[in-house]
Amino acid sequence: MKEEDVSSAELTDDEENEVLIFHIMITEPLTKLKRLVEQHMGKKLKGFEFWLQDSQQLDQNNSLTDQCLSCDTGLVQINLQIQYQQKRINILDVLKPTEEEIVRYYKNQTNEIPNENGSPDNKSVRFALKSEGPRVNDEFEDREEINSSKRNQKPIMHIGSDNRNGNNGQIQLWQFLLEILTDREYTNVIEWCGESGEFKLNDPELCASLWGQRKNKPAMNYEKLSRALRYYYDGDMISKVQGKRFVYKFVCNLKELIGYDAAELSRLVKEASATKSL
DNA sequence: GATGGCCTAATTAGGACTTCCGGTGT
DNA sequence: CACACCGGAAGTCCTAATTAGGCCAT
Repeated sequence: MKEEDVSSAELTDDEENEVLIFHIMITEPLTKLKRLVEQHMGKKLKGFEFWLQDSQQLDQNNSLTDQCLSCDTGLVQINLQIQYQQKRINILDVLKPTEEEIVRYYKNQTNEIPNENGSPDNKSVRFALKSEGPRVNDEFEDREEINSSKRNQKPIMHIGSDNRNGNNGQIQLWQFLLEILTDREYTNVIEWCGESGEFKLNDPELCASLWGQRKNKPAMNYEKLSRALRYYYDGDMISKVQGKRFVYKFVCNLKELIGYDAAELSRLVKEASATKSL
């Protein structure tokens, strides 16, 4: 089929609003993703730029790991929308695909036709998105989906703003902690201790300050943050590690919640830090 | 005028903290 | 004594759900 250049005038509303789903290796440059999109549409997307959740322009010559993710390996599912007016390919979510999809991906490797039969409202969680400094008052805002044991998709990150998790829709403390725990930029603030879910606040006041910035609570301090953590003791999310100062532990099933257990997360952060320091 | 459908604003309920504080343990 | 830690109590902030009121068509 002959490919043609695309402009907004040629497209329907359905095409404008459609969420497209593609699979690529996370380390591949975005030019590959663009090629897949063009193949899918049968049209050239001349002059279109990649954007991350309408907030950050991405360089198509680089990969997602180069620009916004701190996970470094594997196949990912990318949900995106084409914004014809703005000439953008807007990445909505980056998810870990199911085993089934991974198998299908490798089967399809030869012809590079993307599989796009997923649902646009896949549940997901952001926890490994890196950006310039703390994500405070940023475009992503504070809504995250975590409580999703029924979910069969395992997320690498989530950057959407339409999630609801059954509570008040705001980011929760444990989510925030998990987020900075998986960001190698914050190992001076908080880091994993071993692989059993234990983590230590290396700089409790700074950690509290970041939390306060995220929640727009400038008076936040460790005393208050620790009170919030103590509320988790009644549940099955976080507990205190007795006798160790500033050390707490995720006692929940992280694998079920976000697709990775503490050991995997700890390892990923270590690997990412090692890669960075090379 | 009565009724029903639709839309929007106001109110209510509940979760997750936030703030404060008195107390305990090391 | 200083500091981390604990947990009660009251308040705040946010969203979802519910309710009330206005408008319009039949």
